Amino acid sequence: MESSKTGRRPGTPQTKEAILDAAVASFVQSGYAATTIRGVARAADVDPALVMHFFGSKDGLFDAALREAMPVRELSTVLAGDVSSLGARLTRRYLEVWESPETGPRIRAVVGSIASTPAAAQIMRDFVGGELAAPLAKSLPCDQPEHRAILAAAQLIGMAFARYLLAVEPIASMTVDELVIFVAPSVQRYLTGDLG
Amino acid sequence: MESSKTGRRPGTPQTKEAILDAAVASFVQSGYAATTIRGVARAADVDPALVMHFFGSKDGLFDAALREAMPVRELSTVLAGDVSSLGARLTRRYLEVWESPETGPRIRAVVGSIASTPAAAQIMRDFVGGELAAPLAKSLPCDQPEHRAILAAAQLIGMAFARYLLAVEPIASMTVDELVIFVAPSVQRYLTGDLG
DNA sequence: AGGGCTATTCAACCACGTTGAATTCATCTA
DNA sequence: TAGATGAATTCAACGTGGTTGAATAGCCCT
Repeated sequence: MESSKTGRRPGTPQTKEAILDAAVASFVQSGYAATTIRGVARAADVDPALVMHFFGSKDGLFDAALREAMPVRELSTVLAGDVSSLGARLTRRYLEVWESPETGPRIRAVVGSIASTPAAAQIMRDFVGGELAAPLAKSLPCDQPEHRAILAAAQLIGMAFARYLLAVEPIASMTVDELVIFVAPSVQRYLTGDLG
Repeated sequence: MESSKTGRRPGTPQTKEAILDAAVASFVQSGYAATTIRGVARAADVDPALVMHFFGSKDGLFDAALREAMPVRELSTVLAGDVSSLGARLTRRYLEVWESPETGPRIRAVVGSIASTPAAAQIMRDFVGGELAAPLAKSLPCDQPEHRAILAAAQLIGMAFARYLLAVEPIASMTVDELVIFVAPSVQRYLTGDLG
């Protein structure tokens, strides 16, 4: 007769891996919101309830699929060497991780899945580009004012992101005065200093 | 008799404002994902379809509710004055906007609504705090290594966010070499320079 | 051979975003 | 003043998605 429909499927249970692969692909290509458990299950040729059984929730699936996606071990190798040029090596390696065709898409999936609605991203884009960087550039009496403005904006964005969204220590517990003392010189350098 | 259920409601049509108020409150308090059109409609004592009629979609409601939430005009006043201390004034004002009880929550709603799933934020938190800043701090032969590491990380985060997520110009079109030249000195200052 | 454990499926629930038609009020016009 | 126009508002429904609970089938241990 026909093989039965329900019940345990014979053979080695590689199903979990298949689900994870499908999930990674969908999260990377379509983002969090557009990824559906039903779609992942269909891609893995499996019932949606099985995805729930393995990973508990859509959020758990995302976590399981992309927690290992952050390739940081690569950054450790950069720490060796003379400290005087560490800034350059670290910045370059960090950028490489984002640019690499292998690690870049996964990182963007994690950070960008963060962007649930297009409106939020657009609002921030308008804010950073139009309201923050543009008037700042106009007020700068230096060369490359647009470059300087956006670099300063990026510095401020990172500070706020780490402090208010991620809330990582010790930056989340610093006082405003401390932050100004620490960060202002970098912003100042972008605005009027030597860019190299 | 009773007043009829359907049809136009009598009196001044302040309903749109009521919906917007309810939407702002919900987005700020609960974020984008946890905010439902049905819930906003219930809070405004209105049919969900009316929200759709006015704002087209949940995304449109978010846009209408929080597009005006970015108080940038305040930043313009800071541009006047001597340029030599602009970095300090700008950094301070930027922080004040995030800290203020009036503007802070709305800004966090926009940027944080961006965080659709808790897993993404947690993954990033673990990455920035545990994998990036912590080993970096251990390798620093300077004072306040944790402070230095997290400040450098914040700088890198902001750069990546502006470049890869927001994709604002001109930082999105810079080459990696350009970015290293521009950003590395700031990272270096955080790591080994004088923090003030 | 039988008793659990796990993988797997099925069917269903419920909430959500969204749609289309229907109804009522206000206002403008003939 | 009566009728038409258009906007505000509701109702009922559809489709989809996350999630659940029970049921079944294969595997392992004794």
